[in-house]
Amino acid sequence: MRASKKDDGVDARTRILDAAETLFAERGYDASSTARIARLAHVPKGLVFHYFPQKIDVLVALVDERTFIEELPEDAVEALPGDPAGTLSRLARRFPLRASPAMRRILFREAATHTSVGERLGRLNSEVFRRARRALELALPGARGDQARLEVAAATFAAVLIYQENLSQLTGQAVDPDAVADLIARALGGT
Amino acid sequence: MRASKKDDGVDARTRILDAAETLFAERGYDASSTARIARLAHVPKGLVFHYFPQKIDVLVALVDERTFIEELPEDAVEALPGDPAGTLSRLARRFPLRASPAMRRILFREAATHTSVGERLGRLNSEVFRRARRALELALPGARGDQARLEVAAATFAAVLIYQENLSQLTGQAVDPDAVADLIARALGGT
Amino acid sequence: MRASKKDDGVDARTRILDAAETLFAERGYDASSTARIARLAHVPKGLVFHYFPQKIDVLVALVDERTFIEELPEDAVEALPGDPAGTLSRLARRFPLRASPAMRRILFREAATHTSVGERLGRLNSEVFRRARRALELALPGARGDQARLEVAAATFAAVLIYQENLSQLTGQAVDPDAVADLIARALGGT
Amino acid sequence: MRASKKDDGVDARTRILDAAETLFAERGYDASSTARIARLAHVPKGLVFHYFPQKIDVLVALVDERTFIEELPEDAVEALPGDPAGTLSRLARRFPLRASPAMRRILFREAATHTSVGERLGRLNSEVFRRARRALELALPGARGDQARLEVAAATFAAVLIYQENLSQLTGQAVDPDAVADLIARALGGT
DNA sequence: CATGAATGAGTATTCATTCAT
DNA sequence: TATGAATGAATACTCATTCAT
Repeated sequence: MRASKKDDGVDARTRILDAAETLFAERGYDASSTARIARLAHVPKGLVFHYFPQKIDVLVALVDERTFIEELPEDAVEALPGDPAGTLSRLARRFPLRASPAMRRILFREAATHTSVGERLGRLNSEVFRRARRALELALPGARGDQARLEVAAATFAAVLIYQENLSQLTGQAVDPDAVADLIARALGGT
Repeated sequence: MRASKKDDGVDARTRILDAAETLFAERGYDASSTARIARLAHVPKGLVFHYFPQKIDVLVALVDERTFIEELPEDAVEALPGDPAGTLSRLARRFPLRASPAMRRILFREAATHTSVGERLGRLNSEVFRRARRALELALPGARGDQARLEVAAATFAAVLIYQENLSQLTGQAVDPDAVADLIARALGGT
Repeated sequence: MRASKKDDGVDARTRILDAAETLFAERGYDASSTARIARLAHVPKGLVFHYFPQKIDVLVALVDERTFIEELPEDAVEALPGDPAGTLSRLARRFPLRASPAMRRILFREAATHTSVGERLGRLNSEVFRRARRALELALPGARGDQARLEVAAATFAAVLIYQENLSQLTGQAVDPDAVADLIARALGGT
Repeated sequence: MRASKKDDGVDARTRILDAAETLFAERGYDASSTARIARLAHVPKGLVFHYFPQKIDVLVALVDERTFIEELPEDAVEALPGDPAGTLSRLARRFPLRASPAMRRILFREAATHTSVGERLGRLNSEVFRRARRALELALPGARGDQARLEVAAATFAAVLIYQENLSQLTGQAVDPDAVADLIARALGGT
């Protein structure tokens, strides 16, 4: 059995990552000491370094293991030709970025200063963008509107999708993906 | 003369803020030590604390003094009735948020962890949103499209405007405000 | 073995307390830097904070662990009825306050500025006073002299006992507890 | 006129000493920064060093100028032969040590660590002792009790007199000089 | 595997003191 | 005589990391 220790039957490594996720999201990577992570995880200080030789490895593991895009088949969104708004909405709901709100905060905050995080965020964004574009292409078979416009639409939608939570946390103003999906669909003349 | 000292004829306080802006943007607030700021500013360590009793005061001063919305008259954007795309584009160009790229990075990065920064970002975002909405109202006198849609359009445009630089830095994908302006105008039926 | 390290086979925590006791007594708490304590204790600076998270905790530990009144049975002083002078002298010799001269200096010097030290000193003084009073009561069974006078006598004796060393250090004038015991005995008519 | 400045018509030097007296008594010499003294005195930081080239000079001036023994004639206490208790009580009331409670705290606290303060305290104590002895000699003309006992009595009384305030502040137990005077008189057989 | 004592470089901050004005 | 910017050494405290057990 993995869980040979206390604390919810969750093994030490997982508890360390849980604690780090919480703290990194709350106060940032730099402001979260390994000692505090260990304390929150209910593990001795030394054990953190047993699993993660360097502090940065905790962040890397977090990003590696806790943010990813599900491997859906290309057409999984069931794009409905003629219904770009619905298609985008469905994409938003089946949202391919699996990451807790905490992980998103970490992703955005540390992206600028830690290249590995930045790269991951770039890849996630590209993937969401690619899917949005593909979904729009399928939903608008007649290719009404040129390709450039479609790309702008996909980029805008991807930005809103990925950033929405951050946006509302930081600015206090919520943006509803469905409403944006509708807006974009109108722009592309899909209604 | 104010600037009786070395270094570009700029006084010490300003040099400290300059250095802090650079470093905070590059590596984040926590990772920028006051000693490094002082070194980059060519001032002795102690002087930083003469002007800013606490390190956080440097960040606060930066946000207070180096990010603001110009007090333009409400109609300064010269909204052209019937031309929402052009109106938004002009708004983007006369962009009311005066903040260096560095200050924007600082704003987003520290917003989540330092309330004063978060508040400022929230206020800036509201202001940009308000202006975008107002511009759209003027550009679409017939009020085609309901108010809700107009708000979504304004919020989306504000998000793109404020985040654009961050977005491209973080995701590696540039979003052109003009293209988004055009997209939004189409959605509102303004073309 | 506890003491697996260098320096007299005494463990690091004890060496830190020893060093602090010496320095606090010599130059006062404020004037004794943690760095100097560490140096004198032959431990790295960081270790001081491993055992004592704050500098003040060193002082508190010192007072907690190195000043106390032995738990003697109430009648341990073997008061001799009719011999108050001898009784007080014996009390002075079996003095119940176990504290090095250094600890006493620390106690008096920091009492005014650190409440925890002040409280401890207050408690120690009360205890010595209580014992002196009890000893006098036992030595003067006929209760010659009223209770008020007896209390003054006990308080005076306690003050001399507790302060004696400090008094002679500070004023250069020694006060002999035995002589004071004799004086007090005469005042109470015990001879 | 001395008082050319604000603040109660008291000149800057006096205000600095007042502030220092307050702060040194409250928190000790080391813990009172010159900047804080200046602030409390409502003078600019630089002015402190104008009057007192070094910080220690403030303490020295305080002790020099604010603790002294009045130059009373030797027999000023009007010793009443046959009434040692009354004589000591009168001595206590005409107490020759002129020093505010604050100055006494400073005197005792810094005596151990600053030789000049220590010396002053030693001299003050000697003087009080000398006067107490002289008063007792005059009050007990028959020289009842030997000289040694008389000295112990004088020393005890001097200690109580000088320390009384400190004692009660530190230990929470008040000692009444009059009661001690009575006690000592009884010991010397003066009643 | 697990643990916590040990290490020392680094951090924010304080402070007495100087000095040009 | 008055002033506050300037200086840099010193201070309490933090922290990632190592390692003997």
